[in-house]
Amino acid sequence: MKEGPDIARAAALIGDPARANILTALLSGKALTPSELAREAGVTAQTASSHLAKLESGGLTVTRRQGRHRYVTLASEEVVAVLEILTSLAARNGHLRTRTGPRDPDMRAARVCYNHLAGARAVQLYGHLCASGALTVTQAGITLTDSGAAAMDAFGIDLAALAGKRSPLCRECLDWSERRSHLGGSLGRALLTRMEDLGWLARVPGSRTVTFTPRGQRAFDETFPAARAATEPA
Amino acid sequence: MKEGPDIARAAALIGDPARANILTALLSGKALTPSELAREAGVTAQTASSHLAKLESGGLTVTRRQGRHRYVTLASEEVVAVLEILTSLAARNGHLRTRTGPRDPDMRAARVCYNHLAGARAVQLYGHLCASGALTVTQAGITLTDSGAAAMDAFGIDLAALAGKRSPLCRECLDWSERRSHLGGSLGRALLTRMEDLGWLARVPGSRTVTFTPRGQRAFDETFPAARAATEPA
DNA sequence: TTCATGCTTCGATGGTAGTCGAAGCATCGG
DNA sequence: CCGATGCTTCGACTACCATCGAAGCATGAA
Repeated sequence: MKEGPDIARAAALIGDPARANILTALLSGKALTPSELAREAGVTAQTASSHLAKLESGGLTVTRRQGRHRYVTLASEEVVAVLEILTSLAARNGHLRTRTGPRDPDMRAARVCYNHLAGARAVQLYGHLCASGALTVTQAGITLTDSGAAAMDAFGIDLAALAGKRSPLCRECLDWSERRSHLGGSLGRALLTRMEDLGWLARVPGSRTVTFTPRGQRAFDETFPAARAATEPA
Repeated sequence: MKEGPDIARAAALIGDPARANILTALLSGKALTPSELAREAGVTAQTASSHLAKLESGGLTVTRRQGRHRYVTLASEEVVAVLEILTSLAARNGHLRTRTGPRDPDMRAARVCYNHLAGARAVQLYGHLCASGALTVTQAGITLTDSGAAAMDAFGIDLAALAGKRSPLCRECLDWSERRSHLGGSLGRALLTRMEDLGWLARVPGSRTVTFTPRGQRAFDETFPAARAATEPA
């Protein structure tokens, strides 16, 4: 029985922690690049590449080339269904409290994802921007409203400079530790940079963790208060 | 990320070939004993025991003691759902042809499953019995029709003796190598015994493989010809 | 009690696959 | 054309885990 029977094949693909993280990240429905997935899964690019090759040859994901990047998505609704049932199964069995995502509490609170803020703080930020009408979320993606643009300008973001860039201004990014969306894209990057410039936060060298200064934390909570009812994760 | 996140845990459990075989065998809905499962999975009792402990602690199976034996069943409908979707997924991805089950061709053709015939021959037998109206398959299970009872009697099966037994007369059993149903239950056992008595086949000592004699093969094909359109596997 | 059966635990072995460093290719921008 | 970025391939290392032999425990039968 050393010859892998079909069902075990697919299950074994999901069974590896790194691949499971990749698949979970893809559950957002968004297409993500290999490097983003590597970051989300907490492995290096080489490892992620190897995993992605296996996932694709196993029929769990599909890849489409677009310009310079490769975008990976889940292959079918069946894959989504399996992942969701597995999640619910794990939850029911009490394996929910298992630490998903970074074990470091600080890292869970705030960290860098690609180049924008991630973690609980980032989800709070995203929730506020949606609730205040700065962002509108549609099927097609996220767009910055006029009032949102004004707010960003007031916060010191140079939107004109961002408009010239190739990368999308706003992008939804599934948060690993929070399992909810936060803001990526060039605007997400600009916000992180701006907050750094304001002295609100500092990156921890050699780590993805970001620490807020006490003053920065207060200012952040004041500027982007936690929205009452945020968009649902699942 | 070494800490296994929930979803990977359950998936990894299904991901091992031996465990996948065990779970597939349990998909019949019947409670099976560890030794039976060891047989089905093609591993020794010790190995199966280890696997069963993991499956149970992972919440995929439940065990209930009854008299001298232990009976294992799948834990919930969710587990069934996951296994079924995984099967369909694997089929869709062309991994159907992958050798599932015993690698020995003879064993694939015919073998013993608990005490009844399994393998390609068994699927042929089951297909004929359904096509000829000897069996009716309903949601509730399989029942032997009057004409079927007559046919069994003509074949030399003592149905009256079987009626006294506790175990069900007919049982659907998912075939490991063929991924299609065959006939289990006391009738399935009786059929195997009868064919053995007729000299159609012989069990290979120390193996689950069953070999048909040339004469027995001809008689089998004559008595239970392959049904034209069998029930679809995938 | 003693024996037999069925299942589990222990200990040792081997194979498999996940992981990363470093180098090799593409693709795009200047 | 050159340089940079993003991704893949190659090679080697490591660790985990499935597997089995043999012994240890139950449970039920004689």
